[in-house]
Amino acid sequence: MTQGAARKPNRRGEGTRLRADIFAAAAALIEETGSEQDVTLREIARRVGIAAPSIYEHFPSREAIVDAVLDAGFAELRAAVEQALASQADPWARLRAGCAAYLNFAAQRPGQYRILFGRRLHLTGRLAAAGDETFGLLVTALRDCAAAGQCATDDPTADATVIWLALHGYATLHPSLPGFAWPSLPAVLDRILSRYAPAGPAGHTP
Amino acid sequence: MTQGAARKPNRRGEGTRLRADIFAAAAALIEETGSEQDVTLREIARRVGIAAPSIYEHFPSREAIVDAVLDAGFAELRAAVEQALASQADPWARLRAGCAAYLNFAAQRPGQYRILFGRRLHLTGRLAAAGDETFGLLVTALRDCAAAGQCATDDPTADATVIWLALHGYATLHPSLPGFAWPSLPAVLDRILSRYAPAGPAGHTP
DNA sequence: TGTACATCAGTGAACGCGCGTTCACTGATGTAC
DNA sequence: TGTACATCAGTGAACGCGCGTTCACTGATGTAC
Repeated sequence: MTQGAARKPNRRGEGTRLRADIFAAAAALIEETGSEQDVTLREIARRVGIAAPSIYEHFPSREAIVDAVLDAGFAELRAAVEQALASQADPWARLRAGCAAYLNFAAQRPGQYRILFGRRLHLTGRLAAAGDETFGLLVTALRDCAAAGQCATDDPTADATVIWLALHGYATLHPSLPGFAWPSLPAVLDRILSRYAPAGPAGHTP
Repeated sequence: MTQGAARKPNRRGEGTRLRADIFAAAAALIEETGSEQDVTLREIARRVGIAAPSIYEHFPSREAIVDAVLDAGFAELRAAVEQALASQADPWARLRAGCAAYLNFAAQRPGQYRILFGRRLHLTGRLAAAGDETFGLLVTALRDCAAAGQCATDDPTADATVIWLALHGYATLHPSLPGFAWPSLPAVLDRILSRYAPAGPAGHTP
């Protein structure tokens, strides 16, 4: 409006849109290939329909694009779990909803999930902290169940770890081995959690 | 000894030895990188100390080397589990020993384990059959425990699946996230299995 | 309203690299006589 | 025992490829006057 100090008109709105297109193409490629290395700068450019060097207006390197997608994916996973937890009042229903959200994310984005938790060195720095916080959500949910008398655990952290291991196992193996006779997602989830339920359908004592 | 029809003297014994050296270098590279794509034919040749084309005397392609290593790794994993099962008479001890052998293999060869179960299309054909048989060992061990009254399960296949998911989760996450506060391997194994024990240390009912 | 100009998103050509694979070869090894 | 020869494991040079990145550029857009 004012006529002084007008800079960066950001013409045609393309600046933002192209960046978003590049990001989306990279996310799709990550999902399709399930491999960081197969997400090449030139293939991204091909899909967006631009010349490869045009990407450098918006990202400093190929690696930065992949990192941006994975950072967003991690944030999305965490947000999905938090939203699921907030949607339920009953502690046991909260625990189950949080775990279901975790498995649903992995089922919808198997390639992205694989890379997120498959990289060797990626989860350092702020991502490591974010991961610890997400795991903390599970520990808290389990502890709340125990406090409400809805859950059998003598060590919520250790049992949350085992639950997470099983969730992660399903998240990665299910897409990898389509030939295996998998139970459905809810059936697997019930069976993972039933051992911690006070009177779960499968939690007998002989 | 006889002088007729003497062919393929296989001179200097190098024919066999070089093949073994190539195989060993590829196995070491797979373990170090944890990635199929990073195992390049030229890097293998560099490590063995030969010219790259020399490899073609012993393997038809780069991919064939990787496949040979992974096939051997899979066979080794299965043999380790079978040997552990055979070493114990008591059904519960058998189950635990088999699972421990599985986790020990993964702990000793994390990179190889990751690739073995991380590939999308690899486990087809005879490898899929071998995988199903290995999983069958776990189902049988669990069923034997139940038959001996040492184990609480209403569905050995489903519970074996959950146990396998947790084993696989530990096998892949533990090397990936060295910063996480992991319990020790035996502690994790005990906690995974304790829920199925008739009077396990953590298997209370409130 | 019309013209000269600055801006800057996107381009095309080129670079050096490591890769898998091919090909004609070399040179030590063991055999035939 | 000595010599000519066949064998064949391993080599060096070269190929075509796709990659990430650089660089000087172009050409439409919006602004100043």
